[in-house]
Formats: sequence, C-alpha cells, structure tokens
Amino acid sequence: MGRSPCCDKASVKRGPWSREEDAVLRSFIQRFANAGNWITLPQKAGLRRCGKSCRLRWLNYLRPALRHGGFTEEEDSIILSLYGEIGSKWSVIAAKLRGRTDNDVKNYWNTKLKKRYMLTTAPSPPATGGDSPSGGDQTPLPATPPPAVVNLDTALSTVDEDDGDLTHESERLYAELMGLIDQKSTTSSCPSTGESMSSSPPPPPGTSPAATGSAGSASSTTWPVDVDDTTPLYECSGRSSVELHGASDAHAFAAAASWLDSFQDLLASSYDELIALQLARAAVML
DNA sequence: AATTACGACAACCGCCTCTCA
DNA sequence: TTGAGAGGCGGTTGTCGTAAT
Repeated sequence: MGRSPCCDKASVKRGPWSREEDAVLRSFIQRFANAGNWITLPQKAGLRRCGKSCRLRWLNYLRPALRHGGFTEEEDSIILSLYGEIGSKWSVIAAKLRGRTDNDVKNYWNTKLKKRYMLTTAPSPPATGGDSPSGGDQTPLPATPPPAVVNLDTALSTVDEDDGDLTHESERLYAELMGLIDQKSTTSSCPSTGESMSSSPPPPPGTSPAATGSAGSASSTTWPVDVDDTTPLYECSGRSSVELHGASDAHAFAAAASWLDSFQDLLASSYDELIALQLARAAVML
C-alpha cells in the first residue's frame, strides 16, 4: 500500500551534515559527475544518507558559486515582482538570481520579504494568469507588480559581455586558482585509479556565462549540477568506465579532497565578491 | 544569570512530473 | 501505452543562535 520510501529510514543518518560528509559528497560529485543517480550515490560514496538528502545538500549548500544571505535590494525587487506574477514558484524565481537556490529564496521570503510584502500590498488576489500560488498559502497578492524592478538577466548579460575591469578581475582570480591547482596536481594522483591527475579546468567564469541556477533539467542518469559545475576540477582518464569500491574509495576521496576544499572556498569567496560588484555595477548602469 | 521568544536557515516530507523500458 | 523509478519542487519542521525580559 502506498509509495515505497526512497531509502531505508532506519539505516540512514539524518540531521545536520558534518564536514566530513560534505567533503565526501563534494569530492564524489565533482569527481564522478555524470556517472550515476542520486539514489545510488550514497552507497557508492560510502555515505549513510538518503539520496534525496545528498541531492538537497549539494544543490542548496555545496554547489560552487552559491551565495548565502546578503540579499540585495535588486534581488528583493526581483523576488517581490516575480512573486506577484507567478506566486511561490521558488525554483523559477531562484533561476533569475545568480547563485541563489530555491530554498534560500523561500527561506528569505518566509522570514523577511513576506512581512514587507504584506505591508505594502493590497489584500486583493493577484492576476496570475491562472497559475496561482500553491493552495495552502493564503497570502494576498498584488494586482500589479511592485515598482522599481531591475531586470537582472539584462543587467548581468550586459556585464558578462563587458570587457572591463571586472571581467579581467574574474579571469585573474580564475587563473590564480588554476595555477594553484596545477601546482597541486603535479604531486597528486587519482584516488580511485592511481593515475596522475590531469588538470582540465572549466572555462573561466568571465568567458563562459554561468548556468541559470537550479532550473536545469538533467538526464535521469546524471548528477543534475549546473553546466559550470559539472566539469570536475580533476579528471582521471577513462572516466566513463570508472568503477567505485564503496567506503574505502570515499574516504580516499575525502583525504584527497581536503586541500581541494580550500581552493573551492577561495573560488566561492572570489565569486561572492565579484558577483556583488557586478550587481552593484549593473544597477548603476541601468 | 537564567529563561523565553524569535529569527534564520538547514533539512526533511511527500506529492507531482518526467523519463525510460 | 503504461508503470516503475528517479528527480523536482513547495511546504513544513527542527535546530541553533541571539535578543529581549
């Protein structure tokens, strides 16, 4: 009777993720992107977690270039405007905000924006084109979107096409990061196969526009990570035929990835600063 | 200093949709 | 065409930190 659970709740760990679990998951996904599905990931990676939990952890917390907190006025306006148009389609709204997740947007709405929205809008329901907010939410919606909305897509695309200092700064940071990784790679080997790692970095952020957030539709047999996220920082040759060997490999990954985490943190923090600058600049340009 | 209230956010739950055999 | 499996998504809950009393 009923739906079978996606995992055995009695045998999986629940609650907050530890740093070790994060390291295992992050290194596994970056190392074996496009090599399986979320349900089998925990077993292959040696994690005692539900596959869905792994997916959520990756999408909402571990993905590179994610930003947490510090929502700007422009982002507030976008969220308020889109909510007025489409309701609680958080994934759609998040897709318009680079580096934000639907969970982040949803939490931000529930804790901050909702009150503001309630104070500034009329109680009449919105004209949502037949797609009203989900049933349980009785929040009144505005008949018209709030003013002073910035089109972030336009703004960011303008910045992306720009050859100015910000792009150069982005490329500089990226080159610096890859240089550090190259140094490391000369003394490292693939934890799974023992092969020397070949550095095959993704294109620099300044030259390949970032994916549009969490709205990607992935194949059922691949990790649904963003385009920019799918390329592992390191690859072993013959990646498609790599076999995994459970927890021992996973712990080897964790050890091998310990230094990688510091570079990823560097990358994320650099992105944070860069994106904040880009948003500010885009607002001025508009 | 101790307790309570509240905010922020990570994580979970369960339904819906999509894909593929 | 259909059913099972997997992913996507929105709503809700749990936990922790901090401000207020």
